[in-house]
Amino acid sequence: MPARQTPKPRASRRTPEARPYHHGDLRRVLIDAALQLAAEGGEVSVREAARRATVSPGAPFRHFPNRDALMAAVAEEAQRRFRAEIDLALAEAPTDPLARFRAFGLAYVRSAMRNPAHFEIISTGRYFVHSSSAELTRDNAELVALTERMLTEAAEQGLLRSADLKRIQIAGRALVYGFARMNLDGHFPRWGVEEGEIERMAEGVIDLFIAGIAKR
Amino acid sequence: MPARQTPKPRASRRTPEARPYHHGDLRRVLIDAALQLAAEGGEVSVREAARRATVSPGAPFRHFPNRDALMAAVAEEAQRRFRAEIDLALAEAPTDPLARFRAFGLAYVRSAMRNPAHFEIISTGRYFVHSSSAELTRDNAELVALTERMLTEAAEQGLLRSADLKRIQIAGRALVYGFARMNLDGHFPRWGVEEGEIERMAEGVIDLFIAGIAKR
DNA sequence: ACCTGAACACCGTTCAAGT
DNA sequence: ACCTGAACACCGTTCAAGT
Repeated sequence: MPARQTPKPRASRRTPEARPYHHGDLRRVLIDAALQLAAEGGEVSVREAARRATVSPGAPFRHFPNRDALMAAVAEEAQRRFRAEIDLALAEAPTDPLARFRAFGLAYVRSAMRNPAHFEIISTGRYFVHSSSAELTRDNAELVALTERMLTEAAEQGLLRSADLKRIQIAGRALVYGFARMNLDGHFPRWGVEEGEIERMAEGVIDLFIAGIAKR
Repeated sequence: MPARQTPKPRASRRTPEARPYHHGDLRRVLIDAALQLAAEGGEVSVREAARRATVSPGAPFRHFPNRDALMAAVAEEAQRRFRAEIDLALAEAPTDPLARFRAFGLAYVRSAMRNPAHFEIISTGRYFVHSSSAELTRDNAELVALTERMLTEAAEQGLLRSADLKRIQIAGRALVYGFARMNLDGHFPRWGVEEGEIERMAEGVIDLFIAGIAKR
């Protein structure tokens, strides 16, 4: 190979055609691409994310040790968005602890239904080890503590039939998680719940649950 | 290549070393291999199932048009086993409709916990299109009808607070499905429920739910 | 009729080489 | 310091050829 003497004129650095060799923030771009891939309903592949970021197949591995690490980063971003929606709903909720419990459950289900693919990445243990993300672990602990406080308050105000708060907490969790997953996993048609009915049904089952635990 | 004149003596057909060219029931063997792969916690791959059946990578496609079809067959088999467990539990249950509802829910959760990987294959929409299996569709419809009858009976006997049976049915379903999935998806540690506590908690949440819907 | 084995287009991941 | 591009071991799927 002859030594290059006259390098072929490169396009000016300012023209858009001149893709810079160094990406601005490839990590960020890969996470966004993966988030989009998931939202489009397909499998998230590292190679496809790389393609969308117009980098080579090996490039992502300079930013993530493996696919799981990318998925964990995706889950963290998705979790932040869900969390923001829930915090917003709680900010608008009344002060009555059972009303807040209701608002919390409804906001959870609605967020999950608004973006099922992102909900799945966060929820399922398949894509990465949840506990390996400090952010997800901390965020989850906050939500657990939040529901605990609501129930404790409700009990203190004599609003509950039972004193077994943990049981109520887990049952409530299972209810909303199960509802969100029935939606995600496509169970509702089989159970005679039509598309347009799901939203009202979410309210219905949460109200039923709260009526069941409330002293009357 | 010279024409073969003296074929090398083949082992007698009865010796186990003589793997027959035609498999006895490859379809069956592939399903069992896939069931085992899932139970071992790994991904189910057609190639690995073929390896376990000691056939070539292409052989499975003589029995299943694609991977999804194999997964559907696996789900059908897993569903039959779950169904058998549930029927057994119901046969031993008392005649009181709410007691039967409770027994049903508990049997469901227990079956799911006894074999999480098989439970997931049946439940998740990821592996194949559920409605494309007539057997799964029929079986599911039977379970839906079964819970419907229990609740109708309970209502007729004046055992329920609310007359909205569909809402109760969906809530109950979401509860047990959510509980089973929390287990499968590894949520219980984060929610402070320890391994040895899960079984009792399952009873606890179902009892809580039934107490909530029952007239008292 | 059923199975083999090579082939193809994918995937995750590694690594020398380039900028 | 970051990215390319070839390479490797996987995967699902197809198909001519064998039995």
